[in-house]
Amino acid sequence: MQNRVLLVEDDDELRELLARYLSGQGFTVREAANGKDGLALALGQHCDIVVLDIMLPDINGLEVLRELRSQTHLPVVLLTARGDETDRIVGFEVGADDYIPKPCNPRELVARLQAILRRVAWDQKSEVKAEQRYGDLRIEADHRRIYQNDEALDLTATEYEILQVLLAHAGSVVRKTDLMQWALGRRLEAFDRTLDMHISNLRKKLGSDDSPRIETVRGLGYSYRVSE
Amino acid sequence: MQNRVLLVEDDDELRELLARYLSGQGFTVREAANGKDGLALALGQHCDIVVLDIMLPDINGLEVLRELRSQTHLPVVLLTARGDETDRIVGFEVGADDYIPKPCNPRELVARLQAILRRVAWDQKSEVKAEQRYGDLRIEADHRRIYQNDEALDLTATEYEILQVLLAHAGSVVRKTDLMQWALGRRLEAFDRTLDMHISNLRKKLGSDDSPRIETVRGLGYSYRVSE
DNA sequence: AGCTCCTTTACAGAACCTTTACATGACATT
DNA sequence: AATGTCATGTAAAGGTTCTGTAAAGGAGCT
Repeated sequence: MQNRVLLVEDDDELRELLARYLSGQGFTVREAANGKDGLALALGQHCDIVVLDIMLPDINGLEVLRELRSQTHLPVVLLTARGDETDRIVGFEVGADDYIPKPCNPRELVARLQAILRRVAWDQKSEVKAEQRYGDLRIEADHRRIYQNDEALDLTATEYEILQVLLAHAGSVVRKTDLMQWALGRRLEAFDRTLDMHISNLRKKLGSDDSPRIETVRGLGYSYRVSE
Repeated sequence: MQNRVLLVEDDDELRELLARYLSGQGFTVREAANGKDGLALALGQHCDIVVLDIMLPDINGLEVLRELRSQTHLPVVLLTARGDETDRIVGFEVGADDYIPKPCNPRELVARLQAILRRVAWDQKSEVKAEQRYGDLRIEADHRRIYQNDEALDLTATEYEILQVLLAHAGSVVRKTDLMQWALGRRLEAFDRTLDMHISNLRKKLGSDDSPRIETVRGLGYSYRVSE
């Protein structure tokens, strides 16, 4: 099966060039010439990895990435003018998987894409299902709802995200920095108690069992207790 | 707790510099000055990611990577002289996760390391639980818990780290300076009794057998006794 | 305005790491 | 063996950091 790349780049010439090369290397290529289209295509879920130019005519690439990260973990490689160190660091912090300076060597681009895809393929074993169960909880991803014994929990958008991440990793500890990045889409800064508050509220809504479903792992993060 | 980096770099000065910076950024740092030591440490399973210089005095870094890849999927970031494009491509093809040209900006190194670790942490949600056994002890890495005869030990974060390191080296002596660096993430200074205290507490929690499980090797360090 | 939701502030309490202090034990030298 | 020195064991105190949560603030929407 071929890997599907989404190329978001406003320079027609460069985009065509890369598209051709990637095709030749066995990728299925989709193209977008601006941020809006790119975002729409990326969210359409029909690609495996995104190559995203930072400099775009409409929305800034970093903005696109931020938006993307608030909804998915789709791998993203940033593309931008050489030497712009600030963009680079910010890009990683917003959640990019890699960064390549322009003009880039196509072979290197392919090598980097494959390095990331390889990593993803190794680790990713189970596909996301529309409906998943964790004990008495049931996620309906389409409706962004979580049911407890068939009764819908009244969660806010953020609470849903957090609980969904915790459930996806049920039984394992999710670090606060990761939880922040994955559910809130931003970096955990010092003295930011937002996450703690959401956890506190979530615990209330999940009801009080004998032992808390969301366990605190001091100094690290939280973990959803797997029921036996 | 902290992410653990293995730094394989023969230039003492650069290695020290990076080690210090990474420590400051919340990483626990392990160091190796040549390929042989690096390989041994990496295979020892006690780090989350490897920063590997290609130019090494004994084994070529690429060779180390190849060897490593034949056994694990541990994330590896290559480090080498700028502009050496062949190495770069080959590196990716052998299975590197990223590549950074020297001299590198430490901030960028950290950003890249975190980008990879983020992705790995996310994808590993479905990973098969790695369980390690040492006599009646069992480590569950996901929970960061250690069980003794199926009963979870109530360890603090630091105690977990220390015991985990000792177990990983079960049967051989771990120097106090190494234990400090690996488990506490900082250098052992004179008159610092922190480690001794943790060991003391650990021994209490491990229960009193006839002979202590954690043996003292005077003037050197500690060693977890292998059960027969 | 009113409502919802996210975030910040503030404080209390808990968990934990580190330091201090003294006791004990090991090793070397006499 | 006796002595001195240094490493180690551990109780207790100290202080720092982390966490839980109520309450207030603020942003966005209707």
